[in-house]
Amino acid sequence: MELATRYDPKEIEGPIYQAWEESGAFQPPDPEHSSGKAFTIVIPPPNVTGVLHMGHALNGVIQDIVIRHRRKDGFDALWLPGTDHAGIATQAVVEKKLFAEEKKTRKDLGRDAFLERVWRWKEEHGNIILRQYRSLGASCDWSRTAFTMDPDLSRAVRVAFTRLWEKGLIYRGSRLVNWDCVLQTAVSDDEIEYVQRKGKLWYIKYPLESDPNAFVVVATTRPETMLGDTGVAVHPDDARYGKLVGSHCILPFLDRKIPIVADDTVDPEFGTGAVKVTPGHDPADYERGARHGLPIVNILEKDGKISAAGGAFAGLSREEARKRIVAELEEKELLEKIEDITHNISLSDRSKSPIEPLVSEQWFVKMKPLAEPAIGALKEGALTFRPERWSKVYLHWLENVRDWCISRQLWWGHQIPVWYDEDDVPVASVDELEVGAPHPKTQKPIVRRDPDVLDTWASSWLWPMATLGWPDLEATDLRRFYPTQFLSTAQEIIYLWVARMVMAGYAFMDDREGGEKNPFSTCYIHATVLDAKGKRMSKSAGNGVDPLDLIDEFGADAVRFSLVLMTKEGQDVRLAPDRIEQGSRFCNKIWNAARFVMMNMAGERSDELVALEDRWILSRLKRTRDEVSQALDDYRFNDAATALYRFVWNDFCDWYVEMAKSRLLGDDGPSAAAARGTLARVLKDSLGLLHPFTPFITERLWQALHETLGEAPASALIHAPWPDGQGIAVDDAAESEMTILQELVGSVRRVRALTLIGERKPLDAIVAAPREADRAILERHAESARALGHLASLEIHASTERPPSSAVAVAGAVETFVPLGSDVDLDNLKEVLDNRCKKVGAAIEQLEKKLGNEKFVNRADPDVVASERARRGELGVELELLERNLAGF
RNA sequence: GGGCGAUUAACUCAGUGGUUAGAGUGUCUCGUUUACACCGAGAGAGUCGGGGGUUCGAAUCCCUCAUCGCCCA
Repeated sequence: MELATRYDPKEIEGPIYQAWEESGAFQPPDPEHSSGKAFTIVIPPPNVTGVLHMGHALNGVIQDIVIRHRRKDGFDALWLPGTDHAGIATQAVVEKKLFAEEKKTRKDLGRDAFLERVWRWKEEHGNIILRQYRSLGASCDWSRTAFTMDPDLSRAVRVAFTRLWEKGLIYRGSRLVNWDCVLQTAVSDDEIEYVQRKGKLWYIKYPLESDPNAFVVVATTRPETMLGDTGVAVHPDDARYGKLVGSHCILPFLDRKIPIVADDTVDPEFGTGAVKVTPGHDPADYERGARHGLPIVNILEKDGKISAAGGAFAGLSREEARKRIVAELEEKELLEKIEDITHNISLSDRSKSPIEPLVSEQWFVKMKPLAEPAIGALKEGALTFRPERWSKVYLHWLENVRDWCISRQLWWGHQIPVWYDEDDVPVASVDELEVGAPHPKTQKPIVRRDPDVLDTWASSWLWPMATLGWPDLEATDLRRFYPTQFLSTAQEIIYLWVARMVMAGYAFMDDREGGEKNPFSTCYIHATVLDAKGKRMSKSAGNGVDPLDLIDEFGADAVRFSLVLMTKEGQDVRLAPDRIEQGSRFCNKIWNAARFVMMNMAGERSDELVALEDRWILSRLKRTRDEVSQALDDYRFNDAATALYRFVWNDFCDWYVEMAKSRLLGDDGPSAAAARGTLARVLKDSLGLLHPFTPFITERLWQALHETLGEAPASALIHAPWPDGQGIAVDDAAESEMTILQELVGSVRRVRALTLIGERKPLDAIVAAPREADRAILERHAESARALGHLASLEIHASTERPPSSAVAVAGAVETFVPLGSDVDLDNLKEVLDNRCKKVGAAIEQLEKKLGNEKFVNRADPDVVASERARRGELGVELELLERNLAGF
């Protein structure tokens, strides 16, 4: 088995992934080979137009770790991938392309031809992101890849819609919605972002009806919307306006007579304390208007131009209308003043154009009845968030939920399954109704289908069910894999998607009981990946790091391990490229440790634990295995990764491998055989534990190791059982013996380093260990100490005089003397000794204070008091040795 | 305006009541002993953001202030 001295991820990642995929390694077993316990994750479906960014990468790694662990742990593990059709985004991409290449709009093509183009685009350019997930090592079951516009999933959407319709939870109404004038569609509240902008506040004088020379002054950031004003509102307690309430003023330009009303939602501090009320173009005004019976005037066309209701300004764009109105107000001396202000404006997520609230006919879902069980799911414990604090966000949204505007004026998406007869009576149907066929309720001929499509979330909210076969409640996958166990997503998705999926589960999983309807028991909210300066990565800021570049440079395993090492549960991470190096170095370390093991496998192997280090490393392995298993059960990924890093690097490589070397070079007896057996055992288990984190390198080494051992692996590592810790146990005695030995070796190394003797020069060491137990241990392991310290000789005494011109190191109650020539400079050594002396002195002082405090001795846990006393003793011995030796310089 | 999070070594972060507060990177010194220079050995580096409180004991719990960031309105 020839392995390069450096790990080269490029060489192995592609072929290994291909081999996994071709062997069906990512698929759960067939039902007849089922283990009887399932573990399911559905991927948060990325946008079909999307490309992989760091958020996807981190989320993908987390899901893959979980699913690989469960797969190895004996579950029928399914990670189900797919994409959503992203109505607005996808349509926009194709429209843009169409215009750029052919100077045509979608309307030029017509609906059917346009949709054909979108499908073609999807086949050719969509789903790039799913290929990118593969380069991360994601072990998704690609044979089950789903798309929200697939026939089955589309049917599920129609079934869900029809069920809600039948329950009376869907209604059509004229409502103020968020209108995107560029994309010319309604968008939901959740598709809006707020941006702080500098703007102006115009103070406009509205003449009073009773006295055209007296005015009420209103302040507004949108003067052009005055064309839609149907009232002026003031706070009821505002003394300035008390006598005006109930009277009217005259709207300039249109000479509309509008009432002055009292409404306690008005902030008396804002502007003049009097605000214009435009129910047709502002959500707050819409409510105010409704309370006071004010009419709604729609002054905007769908493209954002002023409508006929705007009188002389009709046909102007919003910007032009504003300029003209301000200019004319000035002319009429109706503009009192203009102030600069900073305010928030709302932008459409997709087009980044300002949202115009607009009254239009839309379809809505009544959310309150659906929200109730979703709130219950959390409160009753069927659903938990990790970190737990995100429950608040979830609950807050559900408890204040507003009806969901589900219609979009788009072509790409699920066309609303509603048909109308000649009297415009609507009916919903899962199956297509023919134009001309009788309306199921009225029996009159159907004349048309609703042209709008549904919000993309109206399909994504069914994702965990529909991808598994719903609405067929008997579907094999639905029976086996629903509910799922783990959903990992980003914080901003909690209300958009997570809450809605829970609602859908409770609304549609008819045959299940209570918590069984809930689509996932744990919702893990992963960290936000920020740039090196702590800013959110975004396309517009151009500060994004492309995960594919990182994978190309360092390899998928390195990127995976580094990301996990950085990610404390739910804590945002800053991504500085050099931090990825830690994972990269670690992979190289694993690679080389495995090479060392494999290079030394020729000869007998035994399971006997003949040496201290054999018992010690297996004890450490057991602890690590338990810690990693527990951390993974708790979804504490970085704790698991840290434990593995320490074990592999600091325990196995730094100590066990080093100690094995001399045994392997010596007589090929039982000691060498035991070393070989232990090396192989530890490496095997380590590869297993590391596999969820670094799947490629561990799979490669697993195969190489078995080849070297001349064993055929029972299976690829991806399916090999999770190390169960059988036959190994925590061995406290071995661990504390090892510590004594490590401290002695450390003393010798310190002497070498501080006196610049060099690593290899043979030295004689004389140890004074007054304690019988320490002495016994050191004598037992003198051979190891000699080898590790490169000592020519090692003498162990209960006590001894410090030899002339010797260096000294103190560790606990053990003094190590190294006689050196008189020409060796001991200043560094003295300094370190002095430094340590001060630290120990300070620690003792602190301890004495503590132990001298009656309150501490009386009130603290007796165990704590006892251990502090013991520590005082230990430190006292050490300080004495330090001081005595320091005095000898 | 509401909610949440962060503030610990030069940098990036662990550490949720009890050893002398840790790791990686960087720094300094030494070392190419064939697993690995993406390495090894060693050293140095922090009044745990400020102030107050609870406690025998606080980086850790509470209050408050400051700065930065995220989500929502």
